[in-house]
Amino acid sequence: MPELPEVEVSRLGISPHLVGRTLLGVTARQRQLRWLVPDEVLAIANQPILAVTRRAKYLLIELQNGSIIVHLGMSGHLKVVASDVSPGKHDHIDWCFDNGTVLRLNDTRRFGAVLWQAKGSIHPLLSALGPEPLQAEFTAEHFFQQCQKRQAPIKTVLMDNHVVVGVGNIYANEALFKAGIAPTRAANTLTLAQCTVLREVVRQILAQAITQGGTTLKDFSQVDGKPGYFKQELQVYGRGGKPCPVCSTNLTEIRLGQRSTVYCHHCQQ
DNA sequence: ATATCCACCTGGCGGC
DNA sequence: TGCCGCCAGGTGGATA
Repeated sequence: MPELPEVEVSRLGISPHLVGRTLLGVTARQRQLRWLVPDEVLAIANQPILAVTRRAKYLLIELQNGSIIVHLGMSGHLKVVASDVSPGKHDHIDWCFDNGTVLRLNDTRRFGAVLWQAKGSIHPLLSALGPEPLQAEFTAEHFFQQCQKRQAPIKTVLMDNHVVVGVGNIYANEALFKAGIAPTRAANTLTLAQCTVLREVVRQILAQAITQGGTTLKDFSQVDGKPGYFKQELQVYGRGGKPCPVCSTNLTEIRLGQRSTVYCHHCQQ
């Protein structure tokens, strides 16, 4: 499902509807997501929304005494609807606001999560995350040092949240193609120059995907229901066996860490 | 610590 | 049309 761009697009979409509003209460039709939605979230009543922020692929709806953590998993998405709109299949959680609108979480596969982080504490899931790819803290030097320690394939390392957060399967494939680096390369064989290029490409692709509303494959949509438009920019993801857009060699598709991996064995070394 | 594999869950698709 | 196996944007946890 959503990678960092799709989560950021969701954040940008819901934030104007939430910030400054008062959250009246929460309804859970299905409490069992990846984890059980905790009592603290269900007990929220009459709390102003201070901000909607993001860390990695986690959305944080900030209240005075803590934050609601929302993760979209593979198939989750958020929409804002009028409170008289009846919930559909897989519409699991509603947050009801004082202006008659509802923030509604739909998650077919229920790999997503809704959790609670008390003010002043950091949820364990957020405590060991690596740097944000679009922030300055994600430096080429840090990335290179992490790669030096690892002999796993570079694609696996790029998708490791301890190294850098937010890079999922689509954008890992795309970034490695644009950087001209084979996904199978042991991470510790990359030069500093290659890590520098890869870092820059990751940042460009994620930023571009955000401006285009993310990538819609099947169930992702923006909060207004429109699809993301980055799909048309994809060079290799989902194109195994088809010609490389640069050299026309048929793209190779393999599995790395149980994830579909597509690359051009001619352009990527 | 690192690397690998499995698990969670639903639905869509291709093949027979 | 039906059934079956495989695939899907994530990631924590068990294992060696």
